[in-house]
Amino acid sequence: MGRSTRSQAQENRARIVDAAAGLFRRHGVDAVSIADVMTAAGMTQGGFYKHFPSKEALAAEACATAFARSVEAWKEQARQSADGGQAALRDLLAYYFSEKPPERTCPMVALARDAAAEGQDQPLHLAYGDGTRRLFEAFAAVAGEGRKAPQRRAQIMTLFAAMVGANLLARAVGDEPWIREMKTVLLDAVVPAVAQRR
Amino acid sequence: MGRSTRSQAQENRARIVDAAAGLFRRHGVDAVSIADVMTAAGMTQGGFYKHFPSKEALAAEACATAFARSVEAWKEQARQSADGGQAALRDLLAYYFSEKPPERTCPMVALARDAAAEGQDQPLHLAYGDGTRRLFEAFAAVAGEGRKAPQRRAQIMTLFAAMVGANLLARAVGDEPWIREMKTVLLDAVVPAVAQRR
DNA sequence: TGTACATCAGTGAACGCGCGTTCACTGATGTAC
DNA sequence: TGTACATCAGTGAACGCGCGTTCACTGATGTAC
Repeated sequence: MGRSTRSQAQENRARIVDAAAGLFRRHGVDAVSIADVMTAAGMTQGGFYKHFPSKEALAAEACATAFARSVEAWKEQARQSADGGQAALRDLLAYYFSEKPPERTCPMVALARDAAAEGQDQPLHLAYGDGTRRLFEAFAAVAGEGRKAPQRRAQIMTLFAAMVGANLLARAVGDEPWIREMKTVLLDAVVPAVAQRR
Repeated sequence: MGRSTRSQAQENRARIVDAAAGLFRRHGVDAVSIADVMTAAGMTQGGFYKHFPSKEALAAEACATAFARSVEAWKEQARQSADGGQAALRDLLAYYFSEKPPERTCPMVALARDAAAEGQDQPLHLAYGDGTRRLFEAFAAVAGEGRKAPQRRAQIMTLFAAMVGANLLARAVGDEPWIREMKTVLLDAVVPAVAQRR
């Protein structure tokens, strides 16, 4: 196997990022090796450094990709819930809590430690911060933030934080009754309460 | 240096667990080596296996200790807010969000990935689940759950989840304005709203 | 268009390092008499 | 109580492994003429 076409190389590079975005979301950055990523991308580990200067650089890019996909998925989800009101928010929350393949775990939860471990100005940290803000904005858009009720934004923020927290606990604690109850509570009690005030 | 007294050995063992509980909370289990722990405990790494069969076993015990300390700190905090009502809950939340030395970071956030990485029946996973439930119960007790208002429990659960989620985001994103706003919202808007319905 | 050569994407092995764990050893502690 | 011996907590070096990274090499691709 010799040199690849430029466009093929570009495609291979994209496949590396894709594989990394999935694996990092599933297991965290530390638990995935370069060899794992390259194998998943259908290549051998030696070629990695033709595309990226370091694992750190890949992590930052893969993080950005993972968030971009989540944002897209959320927007697509919102598009399918036609009305854009209470039902759309509830659907989005249900989608967020739904069992998904581990490669599509919420990146806010999956990559939090890796982002926290790095310095404030490191690429991965920045990509995480950026992605998180974008997810929040997508969430607020579905919740219909624009209407400038004064406590509206507060309720949206609370629900967003609760959603993330419940997901973190669900992943770490497992399938305990009180965790299931927590998700149900967020779905059945809080969403209507927030939506009522529109 | 020869053999130690039995009581001294017991004390050394406790010092290992203490050091580990702090370091694991600060950096996560994976990022801390046995040598790090033993040095922090004032010994050399070789002696570790006289006390624990593996790093995993230490992680489980240190996790339990970290949670036990958090529970104690919460209860102490609640004791100091005399009235036990709205103010106590607000104080607890403020304490939770307060800047603390990294060794006292919330274990729910700090150890979530390590707990999630292990199988459902592994000791660390169980210790995490147990500790989390205890923290929730302490929280609910301060919030005055007992009064059996039907939506009361739902609101407590939401606030608990939001508190954890906001802390996770704060640690991973850093000091962005909208994250600060999120904490403020939880403190200034939600706590009174929950407490009003008592 | 065809040809000769430089480039460089990908390979597979190797390097260096840090980690979890093991081990031979030390000498004070615990114990049997 | 004193003595002889076994125990074992702690030491410090070593082992084995996996990881991030480097490197010599290959041969198809890109390019200059």
